[in-house]
Amino acid sequence: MATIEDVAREAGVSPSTVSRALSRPDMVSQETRDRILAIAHQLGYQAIQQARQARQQASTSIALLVTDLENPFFATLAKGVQAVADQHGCNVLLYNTEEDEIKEDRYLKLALQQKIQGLLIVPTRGTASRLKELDDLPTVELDCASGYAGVGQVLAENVRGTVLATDHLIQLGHKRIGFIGGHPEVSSTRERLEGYNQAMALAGLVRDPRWVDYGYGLESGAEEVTRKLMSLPPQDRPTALFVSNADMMIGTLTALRSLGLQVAQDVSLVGFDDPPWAKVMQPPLTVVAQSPFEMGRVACGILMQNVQREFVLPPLNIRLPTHLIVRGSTARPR
Amino acid sequence: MATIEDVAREAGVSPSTVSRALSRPDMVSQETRDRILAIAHQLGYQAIQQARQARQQASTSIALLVTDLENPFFATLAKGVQAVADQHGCNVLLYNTEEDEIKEDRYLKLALQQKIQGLLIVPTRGTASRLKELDDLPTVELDCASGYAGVGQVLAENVRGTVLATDHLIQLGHKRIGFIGGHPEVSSTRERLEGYNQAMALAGLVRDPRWVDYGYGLESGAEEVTRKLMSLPPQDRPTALFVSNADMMIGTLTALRSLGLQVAQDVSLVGFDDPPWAKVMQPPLTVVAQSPFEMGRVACGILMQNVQREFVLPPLNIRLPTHLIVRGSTARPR
DNA sequence: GTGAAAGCGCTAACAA
DNA sequence: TTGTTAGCGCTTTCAC
Repeated sequence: MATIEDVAREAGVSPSTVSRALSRPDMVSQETRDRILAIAHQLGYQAIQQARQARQQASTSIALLVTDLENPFFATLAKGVQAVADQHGCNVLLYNTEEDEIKEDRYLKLALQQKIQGLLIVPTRGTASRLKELDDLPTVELDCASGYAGVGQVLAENVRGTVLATDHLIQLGHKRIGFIGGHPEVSSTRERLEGYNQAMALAGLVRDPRWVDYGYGLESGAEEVTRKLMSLPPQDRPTALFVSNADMMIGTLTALRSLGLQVAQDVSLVGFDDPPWAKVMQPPLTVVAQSPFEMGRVACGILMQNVQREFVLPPLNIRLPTHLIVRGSTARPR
Repeated sequence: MATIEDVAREAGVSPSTVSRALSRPDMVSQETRDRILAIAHQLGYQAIQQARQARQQASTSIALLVTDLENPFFATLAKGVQAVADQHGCNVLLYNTEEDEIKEDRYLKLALQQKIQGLLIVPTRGTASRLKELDDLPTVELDCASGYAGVGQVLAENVRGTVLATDHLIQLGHKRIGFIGGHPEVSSTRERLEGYNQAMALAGLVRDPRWVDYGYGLESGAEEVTRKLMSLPPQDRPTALFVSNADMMIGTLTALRSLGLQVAQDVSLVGFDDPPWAKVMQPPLTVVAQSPFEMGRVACGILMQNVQREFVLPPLNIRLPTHLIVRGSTARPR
């Protein structure tokens, strides 16, 4: 590997000049710069980041902690983040916490050791307390709010989305509607439950506490909950189900199949998130769609602003729209 | 941020002793070590990686370049890599090339500037030439082979998997079988085509060149190809389709739906890869399953071996098993 | 516009 | 077992 000295020697200048030619082109004469650039290219010179950063006491990296990369929602979100970070010449360290507090803690430490410029995080339980110790690291939360004030947030309009979904079911004539949530302690779940409650209340419908349960974001969890809901006595059993994410929708579908129940015909279904496969299900799934790419883009954009200015902006709280896509999995109750 | 000097001063020792207490515990007396560790913890001391690495001329990172993080296959693969890297205290820089040569090139350069210890890559077209310039960087290819010799490879048994799939269709009585591949230049596609050809030839079936086409791994590509295949004259039209990945399967399903054709009843379908939703499709999808997590684990394991020993092992070429899961999307032709 | 010299925080030879 | 010293490769004052 060629070092800056090799380039300097070859170009007949000092290392400082090479450094300037590369990172502050305007501080060097046109002529010298061109010569240096040519030689650097010819030698395949690449500045070693660790050396620069040791001197500068700063990195060009940000960290992105998501809860589940296997979920297309978060994968797409990560893409959105990457797109913006790339534009700013920023590296993104991508970590998968799998909702595990130990992992979250470790990854956060690792990232801090890298002197990251900022943090993008999809919080889980326990995240708030960890954020408190990060004094002054520009941070933006995505998808969920940890409850810790003082950081930016980019969230979906969960309440509105769920109101839309629940209203749609009510319009169709459903009166007994089940709610299968993710983690009960997580803000997105709570907000969606609130949307459900609002819509039910506004329509003057009775809310049976047995209709609300949690699948913890897991396929298996939703499968179990769905079975439980469907085994209520016929007059109490929900005729429609709201399912709070795509993975859980798979569990719900599995349960319904094994119970011999037909989607739409026997039970109406609305999901949250619109993975590519939702539209080819039989019947195609009615869902509340979000824009994960947009969420990543916006969050990273805000972070970049906070990173670039010296002073910290008042923490923004942004809500991204959700919208209902009506397909075939919802129908009038029989 | 506390530096090593702060800890040294507080503990009444030299910085070197602190350094040793932290990274070579056995070179320091029990007593001193305990004192240093306590103070380091108390001060919240975290060694700055850039400084260590500038001195050591080495990082603890490896890079993983995948073609599409949104594809659950690669997301799971990334998890497998992470799991092993974590055990070795290794950071993984995750990049999403989206099959874009420019991006691949740029990310590779970025990674090299970080002085990565090794490279894990899902190659695309053009990868081979780039690999050539990486002289001596331990590298392992996953999922596909770029054609560049001298690097390790962890691939699936593509030929065998496709033979299994094609044979299954032949056993059911299909004679006209369509093959929808990914990128025609990519090794996994070529191997799967070979499996198809082998099985067809062995069964003594005619192979119509119109039955083989490529969707380039894209939903839209497969949709178009499926339409084309289904618009062949009835006596030439395939009664069964092999579809080379899960995204393309969505396109194929979309096409079939809009053509009013029933899966299994009108056209049998076998996919490659087993995403979570395959089993809840109506009918559930017959697929050739791989083990992406295992693929990531194995590849990272090999890389770690090559990184840790000073000398480079002869490049290993490992094949991971594929197996057929028969579900409801395949049936006798009518 | 350019060079000399100092130093980022850490580690590794070399002494003691 | 520990401290002293000399860097890692780069950037950044500070002169000129």
